[in-house]
Amino acid sequence: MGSGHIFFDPSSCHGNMLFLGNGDPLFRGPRSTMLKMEDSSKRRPFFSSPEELYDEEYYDEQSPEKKRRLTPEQVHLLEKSFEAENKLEPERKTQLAQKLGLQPRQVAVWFQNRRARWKTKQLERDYDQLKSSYDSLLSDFDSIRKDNDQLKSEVVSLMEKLQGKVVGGSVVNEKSEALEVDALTTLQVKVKTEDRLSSGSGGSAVVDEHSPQLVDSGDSYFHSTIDHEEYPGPGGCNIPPPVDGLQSEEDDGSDDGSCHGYFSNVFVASEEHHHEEGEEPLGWFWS
DNA sequence: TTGTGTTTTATTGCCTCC
DNA sequence: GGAGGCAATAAAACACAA
Repeated sequence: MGSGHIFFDPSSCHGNMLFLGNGDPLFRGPRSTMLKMEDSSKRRPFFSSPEELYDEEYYDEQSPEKKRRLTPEQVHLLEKSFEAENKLEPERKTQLAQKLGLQPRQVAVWFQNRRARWKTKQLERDYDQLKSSYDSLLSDFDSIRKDNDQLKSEVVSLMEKLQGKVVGGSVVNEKSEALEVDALTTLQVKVKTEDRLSSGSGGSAVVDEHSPQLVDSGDSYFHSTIDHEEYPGPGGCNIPPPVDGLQSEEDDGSDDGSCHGYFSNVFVASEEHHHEEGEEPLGWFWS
């Protein structure tokens, strides 16, 4: 361990000038042209196979300063360390460097690059989660919209029946008329309530049932980079902070304090989606 | 074998924090 | 002002298809 094939001159810009262990300059260019000016017979790639990596004789003949790719063992240990804590305190950096036979700077760079890779992956995961959540909500929205259509026609037909009775001059006493109006009002309230997808403090059944992935799992990039204190969910719900480009509504206080308000952005998107198709947005029913 | 895309290692410059 | 973090980037190593 601790030996490789090439090392770099830290003073050179971007490390473009490379040196072999004996100090001979090396041209750095396209992979196939990475040749020492003379004597390429002893030159080896950073590594060719895992077997070669553990070939002590192979490493022994190398100068300890040479730069090379990290061995699987080194990477494994670094990965384990990263899993435990993705930030590196100076003490741990030194310890790891000693353990791995690397420069502390190399360990720091590895952690930095590893954090960047993790972040990229996390953004991909977050995107996938948000997308599937959106798709699921959209499909629920469509089915609820169909239910609403059906209920709407029910109301219309009941209205017509009621009007027919009144206009037809049938014998309707005050009490029975009031009862029918009450029934209609109840039906309207019921439809209205379902239309809004939620009631009270329980939040949306749709959201609860189909969007568990939006519940803070603690490993989202967004969660980790944005302070939860700054993005509490409405009504004290434990939900992730708004995602740029999706959360377009301000909490204007009109929300009833339940969780569903947080997802209104999704419905806004749904509405826009239906608008594009020439359909009516959510909330068209009672307007 | 070669061209091309991806991954890994490293640098630079800027920013923030103490 | 120095240390450390991050984004952007370079370039070699690597993988793989044609």
